Amino acid sequence: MPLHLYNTLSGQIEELTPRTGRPLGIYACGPTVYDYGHIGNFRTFVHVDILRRFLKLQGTPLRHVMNITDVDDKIMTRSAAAGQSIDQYTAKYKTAFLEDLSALGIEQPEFLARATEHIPQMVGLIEKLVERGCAYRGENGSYYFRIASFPGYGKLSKKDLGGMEDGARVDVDEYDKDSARDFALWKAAKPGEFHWDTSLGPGRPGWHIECSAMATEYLGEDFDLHTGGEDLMFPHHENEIAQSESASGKTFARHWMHIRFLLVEGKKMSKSLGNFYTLRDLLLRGYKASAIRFLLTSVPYHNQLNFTFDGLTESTNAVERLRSFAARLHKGGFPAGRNISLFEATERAGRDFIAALEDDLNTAEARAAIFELVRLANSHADRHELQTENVPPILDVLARFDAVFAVLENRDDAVTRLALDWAAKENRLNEAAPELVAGYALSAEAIDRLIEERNAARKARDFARADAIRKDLAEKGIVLEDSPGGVRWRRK
RNA sequence: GGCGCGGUACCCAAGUGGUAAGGGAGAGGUCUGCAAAACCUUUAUGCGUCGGUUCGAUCCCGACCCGCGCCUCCA
Repeated sequence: MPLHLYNTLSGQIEELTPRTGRPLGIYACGPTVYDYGHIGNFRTFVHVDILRRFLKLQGTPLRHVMNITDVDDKIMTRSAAAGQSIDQYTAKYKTAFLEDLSALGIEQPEFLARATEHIPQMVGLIEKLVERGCAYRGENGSYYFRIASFPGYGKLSKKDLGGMEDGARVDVDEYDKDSARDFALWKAAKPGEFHWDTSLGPGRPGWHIECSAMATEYLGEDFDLHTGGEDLMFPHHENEIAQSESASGKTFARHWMHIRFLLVEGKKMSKSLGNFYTLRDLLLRGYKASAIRFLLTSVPYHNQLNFTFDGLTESTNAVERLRSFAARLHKGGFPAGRNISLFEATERAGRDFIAALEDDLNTAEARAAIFELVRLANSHADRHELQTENVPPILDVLARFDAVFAVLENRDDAVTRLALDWAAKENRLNEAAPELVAGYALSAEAIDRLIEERNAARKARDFARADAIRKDLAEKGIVLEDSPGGVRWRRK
């Protein structure tokens, strides 16, 4: 069964399949690089990644494009204030964004499209709209899209145009629009302002036009799926549809997927509420990248997720449990043969996992299928009923799980170390948890030396000394685990 | 005001017209110099309230209460 996804446009769950003979075309609304990405941004990108990875697991060829908006009003204001060109200003955040994607195990799409590298395509599209009478030039030199020319306006967000005219606000800068609802395609430059010189006159693109132009550039005038946060539904995506369909006469994206916002401690994340966190904030507090990723997938994309620090701790433990299970399987030592009931349960778990994701990417149910298998296999192993031939199929299910969820491989220490390096470079180490800084200041060799010292103390039955060493390391976030095979350490 | 979503155990959370997945936490246990880790077992006669439909509702319908999101830059 192929993937079935809720389609905002139709209000129904529909099968998502590419047009015959072509890879599935996905346009994903990406970040505006004016600052570091926050966890709300990454909830969206992680779920698009889940979609992407699941499609790949199913063998669907993909052509996935994500835009990077590297010119907009906020960027202009901030770069000017910093005395930098917009390129200089955005370069840092573009890089940071890509690092953050990698930290969270988010795969890069086939194409990353930067707005500033597609100005000609945008100008071309605007000219086409002018020719078709859907756009006009205002007195100040800006170009606007005439909403009245597009009867389908509102079909995505289910808005009634008539009712919206009332009380619509008119931007003082945009007094020359024919209708208050018309939106800017091209913003004429004010004297001294950064601009491109084009056939439309000096200026910069409006926000919506970049997505229409770049989606068309990479995916054609009609394509399969367009994704984004729920807030983008209106006006951004509605405007994209109006522009694109007016220019091409074709249906723009057939399928629209909107990821719901996450809440933080029950409220919408905002700087004024003090519940605003970037990924880097969380890493510096000592939370692991894998736990953050896992928490972001704990609730299906179509439901609100309430992000809490308790939840982060829970996710840390849940990921640990999965990793311990995988390690137990790899360690082996099972009796020969095959346990039939466990074998069947394994197959069932694999099927349930896939079926859950096929059903509108129900990540919660998919995870439940895996945890059920973990519990069952562990209890079989405890009774010596997990046998050698049970191992490969279970590992296979885990591999499929991880092809989508990507949390089993432990890259957490490396990611945290990068975050600390970044903080040091940015002079922000004071924002990091002190024990984290202390712990990472210890080299692996130094830790090993302390462990040897403790082992010697234990052998001499000097448990006071041994416990003191463990306690000291624990205060630096380093946990020692004694086991028959020796002492292992890990960062908490 | 318009549009929409949700209220399920201590916390998070999935789900179904036929009697409640999963995770975390707590408790008990195995193990252990101590500890940690790991693993096992266990925890909702009930799914916001009140009506209705039904042989039967947490799931369908209606009303109400509560929380939240979008409608403006926002993922």
